[in-house]
Amino acid sequence: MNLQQLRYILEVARQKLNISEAANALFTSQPGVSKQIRQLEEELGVDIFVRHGKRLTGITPPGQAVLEIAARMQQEVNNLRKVGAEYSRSDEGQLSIATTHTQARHVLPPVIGEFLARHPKVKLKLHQGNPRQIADMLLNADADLALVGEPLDEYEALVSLPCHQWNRCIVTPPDHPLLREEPLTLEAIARYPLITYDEAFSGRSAVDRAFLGRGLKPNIILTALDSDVIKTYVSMGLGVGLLARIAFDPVADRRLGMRDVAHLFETSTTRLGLRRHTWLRGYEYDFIQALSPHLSRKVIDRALFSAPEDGENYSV
Amino acid sequence: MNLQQLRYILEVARQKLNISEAANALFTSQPGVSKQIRQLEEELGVDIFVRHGKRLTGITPPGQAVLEIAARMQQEVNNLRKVGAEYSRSDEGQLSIATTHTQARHVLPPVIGEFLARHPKVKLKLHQGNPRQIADMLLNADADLALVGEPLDEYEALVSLPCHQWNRCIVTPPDHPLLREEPLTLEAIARYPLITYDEAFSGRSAVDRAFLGRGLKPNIILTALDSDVIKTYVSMGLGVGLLARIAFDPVADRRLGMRDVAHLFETSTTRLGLRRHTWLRGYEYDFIQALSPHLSRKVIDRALFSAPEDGENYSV
DNA sequence: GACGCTTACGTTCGTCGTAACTATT
DNA sequence: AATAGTTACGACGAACGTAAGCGTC
Repeated sequence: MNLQQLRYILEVARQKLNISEAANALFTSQPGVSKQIRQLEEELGVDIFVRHGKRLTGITPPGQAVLEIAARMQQEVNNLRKVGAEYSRSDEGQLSIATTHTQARHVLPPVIGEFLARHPKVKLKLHQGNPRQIADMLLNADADLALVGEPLDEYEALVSLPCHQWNRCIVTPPDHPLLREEPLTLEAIARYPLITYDEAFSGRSAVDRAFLGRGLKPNIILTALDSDVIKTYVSMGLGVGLLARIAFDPVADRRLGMRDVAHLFETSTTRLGLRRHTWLRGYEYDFIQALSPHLSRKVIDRALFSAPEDGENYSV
Repeated sequence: MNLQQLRYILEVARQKLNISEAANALFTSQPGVSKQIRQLEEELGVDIFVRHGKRLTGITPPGQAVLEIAARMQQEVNNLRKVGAEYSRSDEGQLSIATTHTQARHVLPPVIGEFLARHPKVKLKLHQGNPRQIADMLLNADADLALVGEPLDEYEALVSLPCHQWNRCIVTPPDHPLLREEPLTLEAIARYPLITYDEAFSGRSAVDRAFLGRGLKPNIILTALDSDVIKTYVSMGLGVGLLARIAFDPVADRRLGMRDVAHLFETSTTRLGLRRHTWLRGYEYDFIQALSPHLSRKVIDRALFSAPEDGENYSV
């Protein structure tokens, strides 16, 4: 048994059971991968993959267990490398963040500014995507941490911690009647065509719940992943924008009207997402604390090494 | 990096930083171990061991972190092998139990009898020792599970689950005055020379606490690890034995007097000990449940994969 | 017939053990 | 002087890549 073999089976599983693709992704030959996998299966005494003739068509029950363990071991290999890097070149490294547009555009800038000043040798990478893509990036270790709008409970290998709370505002063209409406109610807003975030997005479900709770059916004419896109269409007069309060900038958006509507919607929580059992670099703890001061090293470690809340456990 | 290197550094750490001893234990040459360790250190970019000239004299801070991760990985390697064995030869295997004399002699026999009938191909190994030795056997994977009288909280890598509760009796030579003493009190018992378990033992602290609580200073003339030894000395007339109620067998010990003293001492709890993050064989779950029916697979898994209660975490 | 896994084989690289060397106690 | 770790080197074995073979789709 060796680490290579574990990398191979994980990559094959990730590449939908295609050994050739896996060999490709691993920059090695296909027969090599094939052989190593058979050797591992032989050593363990069980088949990991189901074979129909010469094709892989599935994962056996023991294979499932083996893959889970192998994934944890791969994680630990990463941790070892991180330990090495942390102690030999503690100020250098890379930090890969997966997040949504709103966070990247309106929340992260000051955090990143401060971070880069303190850690000039760390290379930052920002990945954008929808919540689903963000979770995948974390799982595949394409991202070290994520900033999302919802708990990541569905993914057993991930953990999420509350970061900050936020609420919404409406943006309108200048001199829009809603700007003078008193009191401002959901009913009033629902009278106008709305432009807001895509359904895939976190905060969106709170919006739907609020309207539904009053028996209202808002006319959402356009959804987007991106606050800037929403504002653009609002300024074209297509409707009223409903977006994160933080996404409105009084200076840049001085040609739009804005009203806070925090009293109409439940607050939403931005969460920090991490892979469980990850060994974090010193600057990663730093970044997280810059993001949200209550997330101390202790709090983070506790979350990383706690048990999953419920549901399936690691074992089979 | 490979698994061999991780085995090597772990063995060196275990052998008190003596590479030659480690090579011996690993059935390989000393230069080979030396070289592999240097290669690993080179790859990670940090020293794992502190060297004074050519001797290893300590573990560096990154080395500490590396060793912890390596230990977890070695655990996972075991888990992989177990998965293989479970699915390829689910009825065969080995079960190594570390426990104290009392458990081995009086609690385990019926459990083991039932177990062997259900799993005739499993080889059982019983290891005896004091609690300290038992914990070490678990940690070194010399034992798969342990039965001890106290929580294993001090060992971060271990977890313990309550198994059963027990209390004590006194045994005396026939016609001893204590057999007729009413009511039977601690004061009465303390008037006689006592023979009981060694201090290293679990239940022993409850005994000391009980006497101390009444301001009594019992005259403990002899301690032993073994109920049979205690009974032998009692039958020689050397004193009164204080031992686990379950260790008295009315038939075999018919030439001794016995009185239950559960009302005088707090109950003690026998606990099942396991290494965290261990993948258990099907028959291991079976054995544990035969030992204590409430320890279902679910309960066990929850304990195995929960976070340590407090104190240091895995990270550095 | 195209795609995909396995077998076969020669080359290359890594690992192992012995022996010689060097440093510490 | 004895013990312990490193360096050097030749032998063995494992892994890799190419090429050919065989099963599915």
